[in-house]
Amino acid sequence: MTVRVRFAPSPTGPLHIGGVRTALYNYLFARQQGGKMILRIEDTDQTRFVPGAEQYIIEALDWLGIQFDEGVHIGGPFGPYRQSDRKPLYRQYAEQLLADGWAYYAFDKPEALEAKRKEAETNMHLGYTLVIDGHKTPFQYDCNTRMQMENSLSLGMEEAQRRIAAGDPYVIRFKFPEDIDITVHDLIRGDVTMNSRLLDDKVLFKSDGMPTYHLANIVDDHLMEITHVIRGEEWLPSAPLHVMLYRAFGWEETMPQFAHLPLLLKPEGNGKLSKRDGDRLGFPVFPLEWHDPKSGEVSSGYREQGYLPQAVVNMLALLGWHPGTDQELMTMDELTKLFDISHISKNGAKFSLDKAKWFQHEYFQQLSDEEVASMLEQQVAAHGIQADHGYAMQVAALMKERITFPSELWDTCCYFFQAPTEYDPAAIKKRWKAGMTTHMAKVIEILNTVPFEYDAIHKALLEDYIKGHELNMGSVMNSLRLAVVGKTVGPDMLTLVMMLGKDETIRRVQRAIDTIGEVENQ
RNA sequence: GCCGCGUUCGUCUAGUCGGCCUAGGACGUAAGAUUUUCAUUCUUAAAAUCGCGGGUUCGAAUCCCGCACGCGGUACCA
Repeated sequence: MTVRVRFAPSPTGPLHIGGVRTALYNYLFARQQGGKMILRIEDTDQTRFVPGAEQYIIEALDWLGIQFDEGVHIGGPFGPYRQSDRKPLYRQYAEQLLADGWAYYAFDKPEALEAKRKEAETNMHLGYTLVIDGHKTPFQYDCNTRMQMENSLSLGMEEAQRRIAAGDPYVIRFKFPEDIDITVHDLIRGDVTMNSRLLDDKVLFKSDGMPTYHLANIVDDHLMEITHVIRGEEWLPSAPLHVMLYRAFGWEETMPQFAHLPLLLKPEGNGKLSKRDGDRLGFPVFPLEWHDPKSGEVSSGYREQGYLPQAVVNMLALLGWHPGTDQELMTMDELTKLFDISHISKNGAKFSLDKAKWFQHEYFQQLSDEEVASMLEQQVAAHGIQADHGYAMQVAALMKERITFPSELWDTCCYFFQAPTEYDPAAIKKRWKAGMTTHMAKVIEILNTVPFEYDAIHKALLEDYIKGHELNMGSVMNSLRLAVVGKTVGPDMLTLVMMLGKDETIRRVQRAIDTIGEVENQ
């Protein structure tokens, strides 16, 4: 039997990073097992449809290198892959359940149910609304209350049919058996058992003619021959309903295996990582930048912040899973080989921005000089400067190790392309001591007289001049750096001088002498 | 309220049949080394009495029970 898994998001907005991780785990499992990965869009709630969301999901997963074998965007033998396109299909399954006594029609108005729940909620302060076998419960549409409600069980099938014929809106609810233990075998958590008495008769088919998630999910997973359902922990409480549905349809033999992933938590305090946390705490919760079509609100994305997809994938893979060794840096191929559902942790994981940055730095270092150079050239061009490619390559090679995000490139490397226009006052105060103009003039003299080669200048300046005159190495060299760079940061000073060239270096030093001038201290 | 899941350094976690755990790694933090500066890099250190309390056992982070806390669910949302 070939493994078939699906990632089944709802197009209600941008894909949350937790959803991305779910997709990733599904993908890794499918690849490793030589199985198929399917993208199914669960858009049964038409009121929550958000334009652009489906395209966003596809683009985001594509950016991360999570590929599908079948799905809305590429088709496949089990299509269609969008539930709204499968609408005509679900009704017959709901009716099958009705015919077999596993479901019933219900006519209760949403407002009436809402009122019941409100009432129950108010009474909850007093302790409870109902006591069933010693259990206190708030209002729930279940085996204890359904006979008091308006449905084909309390009204009788004839009356129900009459109402339907008369055009009364109705839903179809699942009829849970009264008192049975339902066990869900979860690949991560083991057996989880719940009693049907405490489970509510979920709506399977809505009055608008669409199925709910619960029905559509089971029907589609069965029809699409899904073998493993890997999804978020928030689905665990409804998993018993799902196994009952397989049983009711007579599909228990081929029921997929379940694995409920732990949640992704916010970095500080407790709770599920939410859309708001991201921009508040300085990291994206979405893979790609998202422009909300309604509010116009923009949420930042990993891609736009300069994160490399490999870094995001690696970080996400390790947030809730562990290879069992000390290895932390893994490519998609390695992850595929090592991935193992039994090594997924049970507890929720807090997102760590520091760790994310570390992964990003590691993967940035793996970029070729060519790739970094081309990023750099773009930024240089944006500042109106035409950079020589060979030169940009040299800069990239030299400066790469101190960069984490591409956006830092210009700020860290700008002095390779343009002379400083101002000098850091703190650096002047610290480094530019009395007599420095004389030393700088000497630097110019050396550059003018000694062959323009690293070793020659090193000897003439560092050894003969500075050491020979017992000058302070740090002071002189840092002043030179200040003159050439504008501040006291950067790579090896003479390497920089060699790259800038003799004339440019002299110009910069001369300008510093003219601008900063002689100071009187010590 | 009820049901379910979870609980090892600040964070992610290793620990899968109980002894090799005086609890390991990584991020972060601190100190040191290297360097003409900054960053990188390297070394070292601090950091979890394994949520708490009982039990079982020669021996428990690992098994059992209770409690606490956290999270999830409790919609004609997924």
